[in-house]
Amino acid sequence: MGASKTEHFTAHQNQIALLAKAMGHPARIAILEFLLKSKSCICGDIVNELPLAQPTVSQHLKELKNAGLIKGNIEGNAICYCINEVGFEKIKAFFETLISKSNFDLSNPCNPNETCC
Amino acid sequence: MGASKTEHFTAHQNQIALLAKAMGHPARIAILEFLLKSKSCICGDIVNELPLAQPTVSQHLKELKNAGLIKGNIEGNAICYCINEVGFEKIKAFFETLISKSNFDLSNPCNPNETCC
DNA sequence: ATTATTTATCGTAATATTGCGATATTAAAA
DNA sequence: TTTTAATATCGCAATATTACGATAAATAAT
Repeated sequence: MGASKTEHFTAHQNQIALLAKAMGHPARIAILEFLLKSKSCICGDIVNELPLAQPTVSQHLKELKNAGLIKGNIEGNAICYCINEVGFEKIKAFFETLISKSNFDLSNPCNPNETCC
Repeated sequence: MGASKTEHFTAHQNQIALLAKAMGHPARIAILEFLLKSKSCICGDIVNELPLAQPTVSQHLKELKNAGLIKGNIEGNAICYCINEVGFEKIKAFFETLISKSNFDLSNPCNPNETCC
C-alpha cells in the first residue's frame, strides 16, 4: 500500500492529520517559526535561512501552502509568504478542544507500571 | 533521497517535527482522541475501534509510543495503553511559546493580496 | 533586446510510510 | 499440557516523501 485509508476516518480527523503531517518536518517547522517571528510577510530570504537547496525549499513551501498553514502571493518577481492564521487557528483549536473535552487527567496521569485497567 | 536532513536543524525543531509527524495520520489522531476520551488506560479495544487490521493498528501504536505521545505496559496477556502527558505537554507548549513569542499579529493578519513586503 | 534574479516545475534516485497476511510470542484459561 | 486470546514482528507490495540538478517561467534591471 502506502496510501492512507482516509475514507474510513472522520473529516475532522483527516483535517487535523493533514495539518500535523505538514508540520512533520524540521524544515517546515523552521519556516513556520521564521514567518511567525517576522512582523509581516517575507519575500525571498526563506531559501537563505534554510540549509536546503532552492527546489527543496520551494517544495516545502508548497506543502505548507496546500495544508493551509501559510499564504503566498506574487510581488513583482518575488513571492511574499506569510502565516495563514486560518490553518494555524485550526490546529491550535484542535489541541484546546481535545484537552478540554478530555476525561484523561493530564495533571495526574495514570502510571503504566501500576494496574490501571 | 527520502531521508530528512535532521542534522541541519535544531533539536527543538526536530523534536516538534517528530511529534507532529506522529500525529500526521488519521488513524493515529483517532487513537489519541480515543485515549483522551477515556478516563484511564485502555486494554485492547483500540483494534476494535479502528477500521484497520490488527497488525496495522499495532504499528500505529508503536509509532505513537516511539514519539512519546502514548505509553503502554504489559497487563497479563493484554497491553494497557494510555496518553503520555509528557509528549502531549511538549507539543502544547510548542504552540503556546510559538504564539506568545510571535511578532506576527494573528488577529490582524496581513492580506496577501496587498503589498506587504 | 539581453541579462540577471527569483521562484516553480520536471525528472529521478534514495528512502520512508502504509497496509496486511502469515507467523511468532506471551500469558491466561481450560 | 493444550487451547485460546492478545499483541508484536516479519516480509512484502504499493505508494509517498525527501532532496536536488536541470530547466522553465516570469519579471526586473540594464
